[in-house]
Amino acid sequence: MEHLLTHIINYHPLPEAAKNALANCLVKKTMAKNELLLTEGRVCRHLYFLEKGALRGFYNLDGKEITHWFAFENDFVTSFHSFTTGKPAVENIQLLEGSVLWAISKEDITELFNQHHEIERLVRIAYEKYYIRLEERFVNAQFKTAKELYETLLIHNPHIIERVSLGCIASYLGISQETLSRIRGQF
Amino acid sequence: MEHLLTHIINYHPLPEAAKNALANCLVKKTMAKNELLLTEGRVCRHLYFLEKGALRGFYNLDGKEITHWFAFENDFVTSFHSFTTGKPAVENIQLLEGSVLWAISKEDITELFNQHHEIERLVRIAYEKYYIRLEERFVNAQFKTAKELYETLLIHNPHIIERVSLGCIASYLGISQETLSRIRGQF
DNA sequence: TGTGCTTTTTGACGAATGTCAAAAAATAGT
DNA sequence: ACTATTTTTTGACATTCGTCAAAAAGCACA
Repeated sequence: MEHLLTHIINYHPLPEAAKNALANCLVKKTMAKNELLLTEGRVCRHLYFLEKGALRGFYNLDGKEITHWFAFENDFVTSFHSFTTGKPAVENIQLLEGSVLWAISKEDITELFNQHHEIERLVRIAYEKYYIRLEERFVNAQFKTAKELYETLLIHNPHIIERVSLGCIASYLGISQETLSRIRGQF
Repeated sequence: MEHLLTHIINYHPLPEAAKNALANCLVKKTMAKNELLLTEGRVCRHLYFLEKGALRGFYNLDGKEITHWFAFENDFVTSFHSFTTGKPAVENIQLLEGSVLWAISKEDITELFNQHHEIERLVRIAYEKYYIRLEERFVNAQFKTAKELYETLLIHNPHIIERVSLGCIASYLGISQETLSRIRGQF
């Protein structure tokens, strides 16, 4: 957990009191490959920090599973829309590998925000980074060819290619499995 | 300005003191159609609230202008990446109509965050809404056909279609001008 | 009310990529 | 090690959409 906190305060340093308060709210959760952390239709009431392992968020579209994000070591994980609005999730969260997570409930984090301005600041700053990441993905998705998308992933997120199946990667990039397989064959 | 503040506190109510402090930091700015609020390569040091008018953010790709967002009445406006990181902007911000804006500098807003926890909270909540909006656009862009994208825009953002030229809308949707023109012809 | 500039439309064509179906390869479980 | 299941690859084909080029329409401003 110490290691995890070190990563969290990378976003923004926290005073000892805030750091301890946060640590006290975190509950460890260990899950096995393929298990679901969240099922479509349920409200996501927790924010998670991924200490070890890998996850994906996916939703169903015309009977196909569309993976729209991956999470790895030290990432924040939640169904963002559901967690922030309190509405049922449209997505599922699944374990791609056996993983160790630390959970914090929405109530607890709300209380932490009230007690520790610096924790809300940390989250505000984390949001900025996540927003920028999403913007980049968006720009790529809109104007790059399938091959360019794969090359970009290979350069910037090689861990995804190493740890995730081809089918998941294809839908993540917004291309068909067959196209991705053909592209990969060229390398 | 009163009207504008009403809209801002829609995200989260502010105590009088915070509201006044915010109001004192806002500087009115009036600009004409086609003027640039921000030029690519410069650092965006302000966050703006758009009281009246319309703007677009665009960047250059292979000699083409790609509009990647629009802003209308009561929207927050900035080059998000540049404003939050302090790096040079990759995008330009241009006036689509004569507009009235209220500007706040990064230094001022940072100071407001320090003085008024509730203002930082308001921004944190605003970020959540903007993030969700971007997620929705992203999912659309990735899996809808050109025609579906146009229909979605027609239903959810008709004001864009009414107030913006076809060329800008096409690049916003990630499709060519010609394709959009043909789709429109079908209605 | 012309004249020039910008935006939109139309047509012809080609390239990139999706779809369907089946084979091949890899993986997991017993 | 063998079988069943899942994942990846391959092939044939259809289709959407982009590109280039030119015409038409719309608009601004003298």
